[in-house]
Amino acid sequence: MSKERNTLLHGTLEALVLKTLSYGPRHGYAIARWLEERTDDAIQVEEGSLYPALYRMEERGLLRAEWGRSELDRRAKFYHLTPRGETTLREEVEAWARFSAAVSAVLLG
Amino acid sequence: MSKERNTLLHGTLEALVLKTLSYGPRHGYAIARWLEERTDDAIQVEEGSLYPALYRMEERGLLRAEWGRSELDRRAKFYHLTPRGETTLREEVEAWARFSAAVSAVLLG
DNA sequence: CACAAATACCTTGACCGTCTAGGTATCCAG
DNA sequence: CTGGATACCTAGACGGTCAAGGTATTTGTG
Repeated sequence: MSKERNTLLHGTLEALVLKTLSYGPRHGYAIARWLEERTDDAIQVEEGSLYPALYRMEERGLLRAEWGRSELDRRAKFYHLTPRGETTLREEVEAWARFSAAVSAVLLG
Repeated sequence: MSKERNTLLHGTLEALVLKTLSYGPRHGYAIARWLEERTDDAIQVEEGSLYPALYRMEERGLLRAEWGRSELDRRAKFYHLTPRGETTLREEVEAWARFSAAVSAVLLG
């Protein structure tokens, strides 16, 4: 039961959210659940990290939000990518690819 | 010439330093140069990040330091791994492997 | 000789993203 | 009626990285 500080997440959460939304609009809670499920809980998305991240991205024009109704018919805020968000996603995927390849080359080499 | 904020480095610098030292003792400046060369500058190691990181790790008992002479015969502080440092290296490599696989699965999937 | 650049170390404070730990409200199951 | 899941929000702490300064020595250049 190690502490497993999640300092690694730093900087990647934004790209992960953008990628999640590239499949279509989703509300915040669903984004978190989807990422956790998709990664078998290797990535844990804390709400205290997620919501502020969503606001930052909306403010930067990467996302737009609309209130709606969830699958369970609860009020929920749906986010979707803007064109700028799509561009940023591409850039960040590229940056991740470079960076992770470099780190892996060192650590796993 | 994008700004390329290095927020991704967060949390990996420690593992990168540990790995570098697993090949044998090195002084701080040499660790930075080695990592940059090894990764074709994909990873840039700022001294303002490196030296504090070295102190933190020494304090946690992952490294031990000794003053000596560099290849160019200048005074330099050589760091080497402690047994605890070796253990931590293994754990952090494992954590990186898990995490990066999860992120890559999402971003590159 | 003067000066820049490289080597090698160190430090301060700002910055900023994540986390902890709270909170609200609704709905369903037991 | 109680607990847990859904769904949102926030304040403040935390902590690692970075920018920008600094010292001292050596080597190379004009």
